[in-house]
Amino acid sequence: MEISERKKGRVIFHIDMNCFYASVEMAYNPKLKGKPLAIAGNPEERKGIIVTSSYEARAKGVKTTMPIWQARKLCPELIVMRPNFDRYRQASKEIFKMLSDITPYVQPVSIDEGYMDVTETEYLGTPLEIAQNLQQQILAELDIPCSIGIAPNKFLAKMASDMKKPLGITILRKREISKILWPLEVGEMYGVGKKTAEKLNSIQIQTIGDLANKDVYELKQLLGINGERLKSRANGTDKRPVDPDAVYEFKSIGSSQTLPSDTTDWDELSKLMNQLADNVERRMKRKEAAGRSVQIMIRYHDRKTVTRSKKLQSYIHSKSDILLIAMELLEKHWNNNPIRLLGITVQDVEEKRNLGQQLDIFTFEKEAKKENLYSAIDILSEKYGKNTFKQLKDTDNKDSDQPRTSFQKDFLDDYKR
DNA sequence: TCTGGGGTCCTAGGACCC
DNA sequence: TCTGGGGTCCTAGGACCC
Repeated sequence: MEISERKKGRVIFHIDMNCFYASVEMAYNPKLKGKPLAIAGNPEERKGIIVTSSYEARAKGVKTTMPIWQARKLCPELIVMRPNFDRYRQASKEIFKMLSDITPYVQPVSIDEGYMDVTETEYLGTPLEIAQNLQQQILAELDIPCSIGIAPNKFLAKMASDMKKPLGITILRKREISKILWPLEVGEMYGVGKKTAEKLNSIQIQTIGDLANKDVYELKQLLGINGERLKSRANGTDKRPVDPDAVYEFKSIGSSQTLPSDTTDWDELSKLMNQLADNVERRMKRKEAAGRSVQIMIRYHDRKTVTRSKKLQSYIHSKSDILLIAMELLEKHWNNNPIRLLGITVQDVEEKRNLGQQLDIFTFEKEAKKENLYSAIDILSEKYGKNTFKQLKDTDNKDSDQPRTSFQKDFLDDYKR
């Protein structure tokens, strides 16, 4: 190999849809164009916070996560719409299809954002030409504007796509970072949130440049391993590959919901838990996945949030299994104060095809249906750990089939049917 | 009148084992 | 007598992102 043939750098795109939900709605109904539009949760229930807004709304100070009433105060003529997730998913699918037509090296990051590695696609033109064509195609076919960052790695591409909106294309070369990247506030940096920014400010780091040139040991002391990583990013180094498979490697599936109002009503709480478990089961089914850890989340009136989880001995995927563990956790850990939000998440998730015979989940259901209650409980104990349903077995009258809690009763009744 | 819901990754302490 | 050192697993919480 000749010396002049040094290894070529990568060319990475970061594509970011501009106010995605609002743009999709404007594409559906062009009369909304040019107007202050916000997509928000249900204003009747207190989930009414702004999810996305158009630039016209942002100009008036409307921001993501702001409650609707506050947004209306800033912008009385604001048009507020509920989200139509099916539309957004459909548009997203079509956008990623266009990306995949350019290269297989596409990594979706969220519904409206993704990376591409176009190092090997010179035959389609220069990176700038490819980006311009892609941006025009998405605009022409779907009427949705996007910004594209072009850089030698993911981090720089991500920072670049943020620099010109809407419909921007920004090239960020490594030799330009001291001029373009370093003057920015350190809080602008991807991976630096409010807390980290405060910590960095406390050691006289104001800009990304300050971070790039700070002693690495001091940063490690302040932020652990993250300090080292942030410093190298600030210097324009990021070796993460664009990974098209990452999207399939999910690790948890969860569902949570804020109640219409804080409550201690057990019926209401178990009804919600039932819905959440249903939701989680449905999404796990869609992904043909099973998991071996269940976590619940309880948010109280004062927004204090606790999580409690339990690791299981085998993988589960059915609603009844998820709900059983989740309800046990809730009964055990709820402090009886009014609850604002509940959540259920299944963790340690694997695709079923990777699991083989570890998924022996039907035995309990069979026994329970035959009303062999104690035999069913033995199977449960075996499966979930010795203490599950211990209370049930420990009731004074061992001959009684009466479960100790209302939930256990419902659960078993379900199976006797 | 406040502040959703979906995730990922990291840290830290305790239990347990050798 | 007065207390090791490392590794792994589990649990809970926190920071961050969209």
